[in-house]
Amino acid sequence: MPRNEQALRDVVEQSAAVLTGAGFPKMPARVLMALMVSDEGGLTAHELAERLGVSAAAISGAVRYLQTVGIVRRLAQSGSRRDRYELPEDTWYAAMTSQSPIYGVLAGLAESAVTAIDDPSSAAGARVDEMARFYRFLDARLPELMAEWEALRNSG
Amino acid sequence: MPRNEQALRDVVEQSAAVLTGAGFPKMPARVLMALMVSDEGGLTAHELAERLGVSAAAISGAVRYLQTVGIVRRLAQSGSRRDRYELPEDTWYAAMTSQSPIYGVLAGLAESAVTAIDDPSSAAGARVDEMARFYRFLDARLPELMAEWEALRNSG
DNA sequence: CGCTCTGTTCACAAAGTTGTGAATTGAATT
DNA sequence: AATTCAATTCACAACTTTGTGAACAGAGCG
Repeated sequence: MPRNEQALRDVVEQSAAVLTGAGFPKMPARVLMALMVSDEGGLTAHELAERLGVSAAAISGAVRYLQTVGIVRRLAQSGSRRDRYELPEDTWYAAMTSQSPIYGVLAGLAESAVTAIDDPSSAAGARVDEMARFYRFLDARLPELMAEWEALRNSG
Repeated sequence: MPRNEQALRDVVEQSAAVLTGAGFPKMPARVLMALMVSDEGGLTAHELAERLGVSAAAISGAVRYLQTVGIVRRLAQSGSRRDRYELPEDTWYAAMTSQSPIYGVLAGLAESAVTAIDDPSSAAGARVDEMARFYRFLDARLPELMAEWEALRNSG
């Protein structure tokens, strides 16, 4: 029974809902998941609009977002004037996790809070210092975790 | 120069903005950061409302959210009828990262997509299978990463 | 050179969020 | 039991977000 399309549509919508719950914008999430389960190497804006039941304008906005965060690649097709959107072969998940410098930024902010408090023995000083070290830890370890995944992926 | 209050207010707002950008709701983020930099062991709803310049109702909604996700603890005070809200000594950052089963859920959804596609050799089958394995990887490794942090925190 | 098809942009409308003020509930103190 | 203060809840208003339809721009083909 190849390609249970109904089940795939459900997966697309449910996964998009989970991502949305995690703060990811809705339409980009739907487009991302539609691309994930597409059998072709990519979909055109028209196909995306059709499958998701939304307007071309909505697709335009969503793919622009996805491009800026590096999750989607736009590819002109020879033979058709429709562009194709596809997921980078092996980097989209990296983009979804370690792409943003958010942990480093939070670490930096916490470090300036430590300076502003200027009393390491106080409860606030200790608390904020721990926050700073925690985000520095994440900032350092997450790239390593992604490297670990890369290695695992390439081996087995 | 102990406690540069203006700088701390800035850190609170900027950190809250970063968290908000990452999908965290705004008022809970502001309350969280206000508690982070508070010198006392916790703040009352009234104090929070005062420092953030918002109504008691807004605080009520924010702390309810923070409680449900385990980031904040409510503590009745003897001597006053005002409750105090404080951050768990050592678990709030864990709650912020590994708290939700989101990665496991996404892995499960991707796995059902693999089933629905039912053709491991197809592009879509391979792509979705990789998504499934990636989120399983995160689901397994993130708790380990948190354990690593715990160990680091307790040692040095 | 103009036609057609693709994608973008703009103003607007629909929908959902978020915080407020007022009323209500609840608990502690007298 | 009554009073008083804290916290919650509710309806509403302000704001933001999100997607639509229509106009626009631009590339390639005839």
